[in-house]
Amino acid sequence: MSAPRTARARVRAELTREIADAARRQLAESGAAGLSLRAVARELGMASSAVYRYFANRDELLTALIASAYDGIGAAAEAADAAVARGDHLGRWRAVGEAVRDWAQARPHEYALVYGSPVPGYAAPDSTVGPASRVVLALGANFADAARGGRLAPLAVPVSEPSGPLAAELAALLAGVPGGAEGVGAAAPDVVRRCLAAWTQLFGTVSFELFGQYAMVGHREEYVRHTLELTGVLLGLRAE
Amino acid sequence: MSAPRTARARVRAELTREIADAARRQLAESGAAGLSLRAVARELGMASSAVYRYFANRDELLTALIASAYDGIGAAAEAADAAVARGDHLGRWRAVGEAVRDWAQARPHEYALVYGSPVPGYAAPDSTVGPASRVVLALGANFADAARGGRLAPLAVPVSEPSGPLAAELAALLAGVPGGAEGVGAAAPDVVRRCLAAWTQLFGTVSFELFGQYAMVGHREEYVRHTLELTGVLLGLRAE
DNA sequence: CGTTTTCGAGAGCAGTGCTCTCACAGTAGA
DNA sequence: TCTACTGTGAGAGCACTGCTCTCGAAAACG
Repeated sequence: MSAPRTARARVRAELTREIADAARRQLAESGAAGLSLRAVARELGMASSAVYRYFANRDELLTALIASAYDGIGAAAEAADAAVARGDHLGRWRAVGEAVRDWAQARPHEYALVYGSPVPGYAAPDSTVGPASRVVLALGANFADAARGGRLAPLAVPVSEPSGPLAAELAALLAGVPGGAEGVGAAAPDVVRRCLAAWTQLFGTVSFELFGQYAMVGHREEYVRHTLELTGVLLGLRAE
Repeated sequence: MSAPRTARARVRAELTREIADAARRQLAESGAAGLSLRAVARELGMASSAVYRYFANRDELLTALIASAYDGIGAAAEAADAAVARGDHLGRWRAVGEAVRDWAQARPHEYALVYGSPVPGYAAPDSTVGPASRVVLALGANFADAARGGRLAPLAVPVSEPSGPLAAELAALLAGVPGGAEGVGAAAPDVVRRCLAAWTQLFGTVSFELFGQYAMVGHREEYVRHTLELTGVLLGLRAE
């Protein structure tokens, strides 16, 4: 992503972005399955075949949109987390949850693109795993901070700890989160499983709301807020 | 669904089923977006236009597949629940969870059709809400049974109860579960919110596993089992 | 300057959902 | 039983899709 040196390279980068933008607009209207390279070309007033100079095929265009969606949702989560006092772990969780939820509500098709059914015959390339983990890493930092400060409440009911290779594997994941595993010690597998559970609950809730599974609940927004709070508390997060 | 009286009606019902079966087969191979009416027609050796005598359009065919998927997953959940001792509430939860997970793993595309992104421009008709609620109703029966028997452990941490109209609405939902709200009393909103949280966590977990979000976890099946157990215990379910 | 690379446009292929028309076969009423 | 009706299958056709190929022009490079 260095600065384009020739005029040609500059206009190429610009056009690439314009195509992606038009595709995103069209995605918002018709969804992933309705995304048409020809329609994108029409909107930009160019021949459909010319688009193939910039994206080799539809999947490559989808990949660009997927990466940008992961980045957008990850940035929203990180910003929300950063805006809350470091020690208010429940507040940080709530903030990240609301941010993810609001982002999804504002861009349902982009959200569905990354957290809905995988596009058939399409495998996300490795370049998307980095952006894809930003949200869970933000959640993980919160849990790790709480554990480090001794402020992660013990699970109030007897639950078997993860054991054996699974425990080792979970503990190893902590090395990837900002702040790392220092100061967490033997609690690492427990901290990571709580984080993954929270992460799963968050996206399960957001998806269910967005995809219409909560049709039986009338006060949906209030319900979502309430259930996220419940999850955070049950998993040991506390306010300052 | 009465018995067809004329020969024509009989062969019509049969062909309708055959078309749906062929579509399901094709769905398993190419996913929802790759489901082609023409390919279905080819497989059955008939003209593509003839299929339209049985399903007005692609969406109607999809609706049939969606309904049958909901029914299949609901039946699997109910059967799993019924096979466990009524008083073993944690065991019932575990059984339903595993059943849903196994069903999804065996038929990923059918699962994605109902719990993945909604097909764009397609709205599920009312005829699918019945089958769609079978799983959550099975879970609800378990929670309600536990509450009735005084065996739903109180949440071990202070969590604000749902209040106001949301609480009333949650309580009202209990009327729909097998066994009803009798004997649950004032705990109804709490029981329902726990059930919905469990339901969300279950499908969040199954979807994340199926859609590849757990790529960082190597011992995935063990992890899924562990996290479902954790959820059940945290939400107050106990073994006999 | 000439050569090479890059790019846009157009035609074309194979496939899609869906509609329309037309001929035929099964059904029901006189 | 004959007739009118209705359900059904086949075929042609429309507008659309992703994608490939070729060709001429323009920009970049030596």
